[in-house]
Amino acid sequence: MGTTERRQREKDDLRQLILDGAAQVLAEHGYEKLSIRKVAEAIEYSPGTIYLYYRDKDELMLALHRKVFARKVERLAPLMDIEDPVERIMAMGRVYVQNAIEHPDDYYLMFVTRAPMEALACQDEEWHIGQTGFELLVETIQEGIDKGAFRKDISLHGSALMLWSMVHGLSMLYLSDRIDVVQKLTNENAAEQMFAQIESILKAGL
Amino acid sequence: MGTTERRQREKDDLRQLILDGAAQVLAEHGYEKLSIRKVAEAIEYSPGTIYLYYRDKDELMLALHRKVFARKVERLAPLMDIEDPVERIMAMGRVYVQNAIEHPDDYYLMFVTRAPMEALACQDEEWHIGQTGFELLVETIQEGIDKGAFRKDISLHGSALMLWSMVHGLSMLYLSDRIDVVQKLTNENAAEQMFAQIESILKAGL
DNA sequence: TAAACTAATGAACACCGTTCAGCGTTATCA
DNA sequence: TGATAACGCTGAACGGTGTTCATTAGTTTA
Repeated sequence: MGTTERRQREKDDLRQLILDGAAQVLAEHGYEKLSIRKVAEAIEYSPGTIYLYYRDKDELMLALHRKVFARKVERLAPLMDIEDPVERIMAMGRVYVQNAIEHPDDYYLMFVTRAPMEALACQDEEWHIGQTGFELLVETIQEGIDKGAFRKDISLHGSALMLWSMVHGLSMLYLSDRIDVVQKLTNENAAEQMFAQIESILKAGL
Repeated sequence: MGTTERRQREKDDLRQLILDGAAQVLAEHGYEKLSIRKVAEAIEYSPGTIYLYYRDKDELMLALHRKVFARKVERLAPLMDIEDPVERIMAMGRVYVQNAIEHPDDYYLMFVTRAPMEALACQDEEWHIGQTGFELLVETIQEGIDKGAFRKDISLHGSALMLWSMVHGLSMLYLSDRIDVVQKLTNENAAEQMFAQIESILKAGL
């Protein structure tokens, strides 16, 4: 009697369909206009149905958060093949900011909105993929120390946090239009000069 | 015949009253729950009235943005008295992040939400106080160069943007709860170590 | 076939920003 | 002084949001 199994499969399917619908709405309308009702309309179900598969919008946003994150990580994995730690860090930073600017809605979901983090806290889980990502940065710095590129006495996590803060901060200044005040003060590309400055700091041993 | 003058005064008064009401709602309910209707209720007027004094919510947010910004600048002005450029930069950074963590709603309005920037663009004005704030950082770096603390060949705006990005990024990681992944990986205070790292970079001449 | 269970609905609730016809009040002018 | 024009404000209405729940339609079980 495979009825219960089929039932479960159908339930999983619809849960997935809702998630796909959410991804579609995110891509078409952006994060700010992503609503339960739009998702329901996209998959031709009633808004109430979504609540039979996700406790609330936050939980759906958490699922979407994981989906988008997995997609991005996949695309950025090749960066770890870069041999030189300094070069790898620079490439990571450039790709990070570029992605934020080119896909602001994805970035907003991944690194800005509190919804997924609150859903995570609700079912007291950890943001594993986030930890993994940060650890890639930590490991690269460790590699730099081992290879003699960075000083031995630097704080691993302090340095990694500094680098993450830099690129995250720059990305946020773009997304919130605050970067304009900098751009209006100089004819040169301040962001490019910032990266050059970072590179020189890294090459000096951090 | 002072009727028109009195009319104008009353108009200014109500415009100010609405702004004060918005500030009150921001302080009591936070940025996310700040609504036109709540502001109207706070000052005991109809929601429609607000639209006779502000074109839309964005314009009110711009006015509130200016009000909050002015208040903060006032409080942080004394930092410019610090003689040593490196010390001054460190103090600016620490105060910046501390303010973000202690007053997240103010910070959100000042540096995250697009509403004030969009209202600004609407009446094509500039974010003057933002420019002034950034220039304080630029001037401090210039002072560091003049005093021999920093190398002469660094990019002024690139360096200033890097420093702003660092503290803004760190602040945002706190506000969005993303900092947790870092805190769970180390027993030490990563943010404090990040500041220590920044200080050592500054002292090395940037 | 009847009863039990399940899945989906969509109306309802309390919010949101925004608009606008209508209504008192106030000022102006004959 | 009385009629008229201008002004200031209202609150209902529109379309949107997240969320809940009684009801309905369909399926499975006994």
